Amino acid sequence: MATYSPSDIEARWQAAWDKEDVFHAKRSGDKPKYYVLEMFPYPSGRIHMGHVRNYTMGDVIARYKMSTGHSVLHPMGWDAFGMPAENAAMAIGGHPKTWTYDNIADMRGQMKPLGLSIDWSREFATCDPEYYGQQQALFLDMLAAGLVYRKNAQVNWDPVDMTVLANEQVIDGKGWRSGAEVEKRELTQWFFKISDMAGELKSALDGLENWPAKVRLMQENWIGESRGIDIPFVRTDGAGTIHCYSTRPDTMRGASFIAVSPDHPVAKALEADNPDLAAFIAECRKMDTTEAAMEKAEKKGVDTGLRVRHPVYADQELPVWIGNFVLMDYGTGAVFGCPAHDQRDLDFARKYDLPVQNAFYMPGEEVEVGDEALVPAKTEKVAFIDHFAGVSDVTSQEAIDATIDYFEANDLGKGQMQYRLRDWGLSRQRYWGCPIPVVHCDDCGVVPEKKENLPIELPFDEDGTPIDFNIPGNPLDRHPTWRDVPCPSCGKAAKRETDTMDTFVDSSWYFARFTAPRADTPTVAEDAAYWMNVDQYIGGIEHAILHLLYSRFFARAMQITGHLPAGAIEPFDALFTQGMVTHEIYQTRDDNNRPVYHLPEDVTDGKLADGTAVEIIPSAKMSKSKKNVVDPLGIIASYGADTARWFVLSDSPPERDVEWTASGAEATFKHLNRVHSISERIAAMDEGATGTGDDDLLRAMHKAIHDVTLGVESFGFNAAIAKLYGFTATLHKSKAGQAAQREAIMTLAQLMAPMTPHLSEDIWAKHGGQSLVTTAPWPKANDKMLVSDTATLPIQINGKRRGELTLPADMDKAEVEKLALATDAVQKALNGGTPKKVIVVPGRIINVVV
RNA sequence: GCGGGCGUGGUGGAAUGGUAGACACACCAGACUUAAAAUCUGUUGGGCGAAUGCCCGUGGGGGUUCGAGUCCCCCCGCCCGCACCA
Repeated sequence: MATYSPSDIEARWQAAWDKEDVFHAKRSGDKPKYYVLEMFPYPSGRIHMGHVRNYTMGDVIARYKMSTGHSVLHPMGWDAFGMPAENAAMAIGGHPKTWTYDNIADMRGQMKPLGLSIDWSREFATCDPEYYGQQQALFLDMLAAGLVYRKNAQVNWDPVDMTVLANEQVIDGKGWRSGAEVEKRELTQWFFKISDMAGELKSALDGLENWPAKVRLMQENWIGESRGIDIPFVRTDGAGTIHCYSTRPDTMRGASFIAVSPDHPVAKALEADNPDLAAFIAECRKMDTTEAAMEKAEKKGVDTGLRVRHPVYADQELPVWIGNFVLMDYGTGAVFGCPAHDQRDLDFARKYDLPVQNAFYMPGEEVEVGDEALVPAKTEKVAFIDHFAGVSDVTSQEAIDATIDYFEANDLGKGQMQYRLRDWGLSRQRYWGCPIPVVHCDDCGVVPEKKENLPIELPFDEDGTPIDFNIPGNPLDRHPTWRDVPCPSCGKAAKRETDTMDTFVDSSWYFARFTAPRADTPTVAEDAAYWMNVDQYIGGIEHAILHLLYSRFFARAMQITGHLPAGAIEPFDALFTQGMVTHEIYQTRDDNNRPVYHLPEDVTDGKLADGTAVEIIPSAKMSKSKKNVVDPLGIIASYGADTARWFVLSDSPPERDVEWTASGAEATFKHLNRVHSISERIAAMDEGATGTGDDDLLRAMHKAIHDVTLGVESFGFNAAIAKLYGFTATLHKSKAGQAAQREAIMTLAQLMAPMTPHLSEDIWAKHGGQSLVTTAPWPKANDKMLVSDTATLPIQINGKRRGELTLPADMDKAEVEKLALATDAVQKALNGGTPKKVIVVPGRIINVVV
């Protein structure tokens, strides 16, 4: 008997799939389509177990859908722009392009042995000019449609590296690379008008039933809808109004000051003539904007000397302060402060000795405000003091609504939906990204490139201009032959935009590009109409907000600009967020008691090779620094891809983390060996050999078909695998005849095929299966074989199990009850009496209440 | 602070309100072997018992129900997301 040799089997069947071109996605008139997509990888150069788990899950779905008669699109590409390539160029020399494409080649080579059902003919990288050229075309169309605009915005500026940093690249107020104090700087940047769609993006979440509730909720909170009112306060100096936004206008009576953002036009206007204000504003700009720092930062302010009139109590004047806690880009950039009913305002008022005036009190509360503001919940009843809207003794929410009505009716303010979501700033002062296709001309201003000039390719070194990544700043700024171009409109000397696009732009539409990856337009109508939307998207929860929200925005923008068919509003019909692959950490201590980490392969039975015992730290995300990584290539080399695929799916539900253990991987390998040897044994059986229990085996087989199908369809891969273990054991122990065993092993091969396609092909071929198991139709469970003639029902007495009864499955309830009452256990419990109640749930349980 | 989730054997985890602990790991025992490995067979929530069995058991406390890991209320612990959002 041949032994199980994954390296032979896997190479052979991968070649067979390639030869038949079975994974080539084709539009088909008579088959339903299915588009399954895993979040594409960044080409770091190495695949890790997380990739293996992610792509295996997608592969299971893709292969299953293929065998259930779908025309499947299952593509793969590379999210290839971004800082790591530039950092590598700085650290080790060379060019980001070379580094990236070398990594892609490496990773493709590592991925192929996994035997994924990917249509590699559609592969692209976002740094291919063919891809980002179409992205530039898309950008120009969005610009024309008013979905992109330029404005001044504050950014984190690293003065040493001379570049903008994302918030997460600022650590303790310093640049993560340079260590320099990060400054706030105002730059003119490009923005996508995503905030215009905030309401739509939020309400449409309700329709995404096949998204995890958690992700929908996270997006909902991120978009952050609140209903409030915009109230103009008239300045006493006659210079117009200052608009304040409030969601609690019911506290208006208690207003004792207004506070504007340091970036508010009013503040800026005063800055020039008032050195104290200017100093304060400058200090605010330097302030660290990270969340933690913001939380700790002291609420500070300066009185501008300006006064405004209370919109209702016209005899009251309120001072105008500049407050460091007021955000310019939320609401109107100005708020009114009501210390009695808002803790932050109260703290501010106490600090600067501003009046505290109640607007209402809550029943049972002291009217006098101490150190704690009176903040009623919106459903809480409040009693008003002299309230202008003419309501009293109502809930806070009713008071808010009445106040907004009153303000609108008297032309004092305007109700408004306010969203937390800001516009998406896409400009990056970086080289390795998609160039923004516009030109700046002294005469014509900002001029879009002509589409026939696309792609605007990044300059490489071909024209002799060296691109040096070791000088801080953006190399594009220093590249005259690229930067200096004639204006596309007037032809005069002009300068190209040297900012590139945020890499999140690249990943916001790649799913659509996969439907026509070689087209000379961003998409092709027929292909997009056929393949979109993505039926199943799979990836990590870490993209719950940014990537998934941006993609939803792009799907809408592409529809507006005619690049996606009407109706394809949502990019991803179903989303699945998979858990991570984790591993124990092995640690010893050095002479200074600092931790030293050890690779799993260097640890045997909790000891290093020299016998030193290691401390075992419980499972954590695989990370190079903690050395708790397992290299997929090593696993494939020792056990084969099928073992790696099976194991990452087997132990935990897909949405949870799975712990990689050496013993688990080995057990999987043993199991696959067992399946292989069962197959060999059956193949060696005498033709026509008969045995007992054929029916039992076939019944178990149909049950397995039913259960595994259900498991695969519901992302219960671990449960499906548990059923496969069970069925394998049944087959292993079965005394059935040759025909039944042969049918069972072939069905087992089919049911395993989505997870272990190579071994399945081998078994399928061994037993004379037609063509490939990959293309064979999925087995169907015979309903008649799923029900057995008898059923064993547990008998409970007062809810406690006291016995069981095996009865014909179709026996009627009255008869079951009679037999149950006659059992010894029940008779004993009744002790001559009659039961109070008897519950018979057919096929489930009998409960006797005595 | 706000929002969400989770808590089940030694471990990972199963259980449409209906036999809690499927399946796997680990452990233990047995078969085979001169021996080991591999393979195969079996045991394994805790307690009591010679035994048919009995009692306890899903973080803690209460409730609904014939019946609760599952539903409701309170509490404890852990995890995640958001947060100067007016």
